[in-house]
Amino acid sequence: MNKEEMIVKVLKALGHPIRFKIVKFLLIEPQCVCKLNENIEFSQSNLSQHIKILKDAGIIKGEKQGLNIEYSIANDNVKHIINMTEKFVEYYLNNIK
Amino acid sequence: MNKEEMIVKVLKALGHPIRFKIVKFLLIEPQCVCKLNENIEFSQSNLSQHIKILKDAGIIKGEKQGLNIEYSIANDNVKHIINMTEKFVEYYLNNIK
DNA sequence: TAATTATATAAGAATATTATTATATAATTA
DNA sequence: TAATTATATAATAATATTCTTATATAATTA
Repeated sequence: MNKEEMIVKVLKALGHPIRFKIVKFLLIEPQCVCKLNENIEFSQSNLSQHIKILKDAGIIKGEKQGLNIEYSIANDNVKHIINMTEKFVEYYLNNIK
Repeated sequence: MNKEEMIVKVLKALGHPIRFKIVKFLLIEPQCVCKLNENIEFSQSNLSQHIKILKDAGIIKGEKQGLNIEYSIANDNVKHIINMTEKFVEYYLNNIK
């Protein structure tokens, strides 16, 4: 997979409501799936599959801690991507009349 | 559609190889679909549909100029989103061994 | 005004993604 | 070691996206 394909993969991974929510929660603090499960209204299995997609895109990483796996954001650039997109949307909202 | 949904929509729109290519070309210079059609190996109809998705997400805008419609990037934040994602991927590539 | 050109749209087929259900695995605790 | 807990995976159904083909529209030119 070349660089452009990876970029597209990352954007695509972020472009889904559940996955975006997961990332937002992990930006606040690292947490285990069980905790995410309380916060996000979806089945454990479904959540797990979305986590896999985020992990494959390099967006999050997991560290086994006993029974749990603590997930966290892989690096700070993730936050910047989201901040920029937020900014874009804000600009957009301010410029439609 | 709330702000979070719009953010997801933007990321999703960018997370497709053809649409990403369109945006990359338009970042270089505004151009009409016919020009894009030369650059991107897809049917006119398919291209047109992807353009619609980008337009709906507020990423590009089109201005009719005679027979052509000249498309361009709606605002500079688009460039920043992509730059950040590029940076993210570069970081990722430098940190796998 | 007929023909041409650039682009959009509608309909449907092909394909991909997502969600669900059931089951598996791996670590922990009783 | 059996039971429990947290998470992953496989299979498949449900749904959404993408692409193709055909047709429509709108501006331009002959």
